[in-house]
Amino acid sequence: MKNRLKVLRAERDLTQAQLADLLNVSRQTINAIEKGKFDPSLPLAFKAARLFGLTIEDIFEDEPPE
Amino acid sequence: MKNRLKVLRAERDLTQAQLADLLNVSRQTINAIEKGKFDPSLPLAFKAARLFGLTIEDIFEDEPPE
DNA sequence: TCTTTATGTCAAGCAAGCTTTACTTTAGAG
DNA sequence: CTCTAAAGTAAAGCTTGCTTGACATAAAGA
Repeated sequence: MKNRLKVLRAERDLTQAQLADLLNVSRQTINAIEKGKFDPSLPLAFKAARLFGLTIEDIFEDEPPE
Repeated sequence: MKNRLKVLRAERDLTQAQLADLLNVSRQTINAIEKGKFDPSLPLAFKAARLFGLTIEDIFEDEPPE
């Protein structure tokens, strides 16, 4: 699942570690999500959306319905 | 995390088993999510939103930021 | 009453999300 | 070139999402 975390971080001048702190997860988790290694949980997606003032759909891109 | 799955199901006259089939998960998974036993994964939340023609935020209610 | 359908629940097990620790690579500042 | 901050990566382990199989309960119809 694609996401815009890297761009949103850049816009706010945040490092992966700083974003991780703001979301109460580890730096490796942010890195893994940005690199597409796995999808965030729904609660984490909500936290990120709230932090950036966006919807989940604004940040994460769903796969097409095949 | 609260959700409106039960109501959305009722509006469309679907059983838990039918919804489970439409979302490619087990009936027990739908039941557990409706009963609040655990949160769906982000991909499953997207599938449900797409199925009902709603956003994730329309269906699932985030916890307050404490 | 008997049967069927929908829902609820439990247990065991596999898969995915996330953690800590630690090491490597990249890129910019000096 | 050297130093440092940021990013990338990997292993081991815990927690959560989801599975199958099984059984229990409630409601409704024949």
